[in-house]
Amino acid sequence: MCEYHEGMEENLREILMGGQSFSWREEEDGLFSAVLNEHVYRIKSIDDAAADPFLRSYFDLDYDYQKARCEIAAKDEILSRAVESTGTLRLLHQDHWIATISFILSQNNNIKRITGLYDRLSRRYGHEVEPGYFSFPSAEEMKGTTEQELRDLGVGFRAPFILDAIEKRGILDEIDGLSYEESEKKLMGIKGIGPKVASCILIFSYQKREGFPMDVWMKKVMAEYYPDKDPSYFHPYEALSQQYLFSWIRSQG
DNA sequence: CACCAGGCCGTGC
DNA sequence: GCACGGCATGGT
Repeated sequence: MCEYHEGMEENLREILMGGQSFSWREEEDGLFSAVLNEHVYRIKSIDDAAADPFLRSYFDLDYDYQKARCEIAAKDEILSRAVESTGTLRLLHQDHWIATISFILSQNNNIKRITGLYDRLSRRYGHEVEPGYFSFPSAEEMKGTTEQELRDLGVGFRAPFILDAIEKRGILDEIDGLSYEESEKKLMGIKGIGPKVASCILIFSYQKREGFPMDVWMKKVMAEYYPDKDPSYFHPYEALSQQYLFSWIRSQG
């Protein structure tokens, strides 16, 4: 019923730079690099991840994204267009703490500036894994910072949110096994985490695929193309459908 | 000068 | 429960 599209490769740039992670940089030689797990990883395609246990998990290689892509495209005309407009997308399996701070930074912000703030936090509080490559700081490494110090780095009104996340870091270890609603409620106990930020953390770090981040772009998509629908319409591919629609609408300008 | 960006918080009703 | 303004910063 759903024919596989041979040769439809991953859109690595969209997966890594499209707003679900802020850890990756595109180097001049075309490689993508990131400091994760105390290593500098450099890859040019998803295939490079297959042999490495950490990257296997990070790129969710044991999930059938071709099948999902196919079934999403078959759902309706808009999704078909969204899926056909890009290569195959994936949902990353990121570190809980990194995802939490990343998406706290993301509120009322743009991807370029979020990436810049991520870098500044890494250089200020992280440690140098290779010359010029800094890890994103752990909560422990950030402990002792102040609101003023964070504001001086440019995080603005998000400074107290980051302080609260440092304080409540333990919450992130209590999420696994909970329902989506329970997980969301726990995360929203941290200041600066509302429904949208929580959904991003739950999808991109806890593999809760029923999340459906409603940012300003997706509100436009829903209002224009799905006025009488809600996220459950996309079940069981809520998160991945959202990712395709988000990528598509953003590429439209 | 406006207005916007992968929103959330506090207040008021 | 919902509507509204404020919020740091940098880009267009």
